[in-house]
Amino acid sequence: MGRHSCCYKQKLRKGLWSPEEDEKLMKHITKYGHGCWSSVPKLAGLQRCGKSCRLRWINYLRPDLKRGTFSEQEENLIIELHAVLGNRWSQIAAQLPGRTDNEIKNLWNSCIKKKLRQRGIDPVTHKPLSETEAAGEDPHKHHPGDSDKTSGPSCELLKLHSFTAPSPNPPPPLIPLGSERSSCCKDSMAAAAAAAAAAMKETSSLDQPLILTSHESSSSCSQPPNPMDYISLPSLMNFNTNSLLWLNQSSRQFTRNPELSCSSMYSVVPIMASGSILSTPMAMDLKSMANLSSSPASALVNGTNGNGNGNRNNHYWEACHDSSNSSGSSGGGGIDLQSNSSLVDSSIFSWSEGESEDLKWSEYLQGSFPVSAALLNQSQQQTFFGEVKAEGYFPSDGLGPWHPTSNYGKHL
DNA sequence: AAGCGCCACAACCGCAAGGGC
DNA sequence: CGCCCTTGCGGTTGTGGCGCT
Repeated sequence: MGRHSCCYKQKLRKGLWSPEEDEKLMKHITKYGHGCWSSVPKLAGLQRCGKSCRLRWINYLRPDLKRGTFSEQEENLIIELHAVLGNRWSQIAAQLPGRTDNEIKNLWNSCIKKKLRQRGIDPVTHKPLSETEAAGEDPHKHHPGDSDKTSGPSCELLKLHSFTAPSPNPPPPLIPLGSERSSCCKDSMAAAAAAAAAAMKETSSLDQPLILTSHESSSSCSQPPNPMDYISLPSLMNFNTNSLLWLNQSSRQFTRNPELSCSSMYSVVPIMASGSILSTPMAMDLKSMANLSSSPASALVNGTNGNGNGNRNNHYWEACHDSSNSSGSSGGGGIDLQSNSSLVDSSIFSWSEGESEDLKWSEYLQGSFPVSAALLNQSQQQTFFGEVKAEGYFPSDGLGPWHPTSNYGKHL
């Protein structure tokens, strides 16, 4: 794609965006949603290609973006995730609500790499530099997941995170993830596993490994079994929200809503979808919660229609931020790895097969959404969702809660 | 003050994948 | 099945600010 031929034909602008352009794009998307990106510049009156508009929206104008410097917690999480996922920035970004892949990528290249080297860690292999050098490895040769979406994660790290708990118990049952797992889903799984791995590191409630398998990884795939497919079942049920990871085969659909940050995590669908683990009460609870999906706000979920994309999402963010603030979550919204709340117990799942994308998993992982949800009874939640559409997020002038003017010149 | 290099960030570029026809 | 369009991702480049000389 790159520079579309249309960009030449129509003499489209390139380079930095002006405040006027931003405002046009912001207003347009706020009002109509983006729909088809290629038509956005035309409809918004911009001399830009759709791709450029999309990028600008995703990386800068999107109102759910968290501005400001990365917290230490966020940086650590990025390092953790990078060890597992490699340069899959979008997957990493999915774990960091309000952060974009571009932002994370830049941070990695400019800061974290340096920091790791200072600490004697090879930023590519995540091994001690001495070890890398001694092994005569070219640190740039092997990079977990780096430009190689089939490559596995750093086994060493996974060992550290997921396999350290000795298990006196016999192996648990295998739970198939499905036979048609796409690479996209695989990536999502990787992201989920990464989050789980990070969480596991913080907890010690591992009992025995649950082996989540896919036919792809075990039979048709020439790759060795992906260690990330292994997650502890007890952990899955007990230790915290990060381990509630599941796979859905329509992840691509969910990721098609760029405003819905943390998109890849949408593809990690809770157990409910498979119907294999949850107890009936939970399933019933889920069903009742699923009724919420018929609320006006939920009509916006699938996102390419109407003006609700950002709004619904934005409201989530308000909730997210509120709860994270009130709960004193450190790191400006970073993932709360200390959370031990059991969602299974508290029955505050709200997924159904039709609305799995309606929840932001990353927020869920962050622990803020469930907190919000738990604090609201169902009717309150309906009001909550109802307000989303009615009120939206943007002020009436179409500008977000922060002004993008900081971009003109150096910002942050 | 001017020149230079470094750094951080925004934006671009090229490619891959999915969906519709 | 192939073509086209669109979206999304990751690598790379361009730009402007800042600090040092």
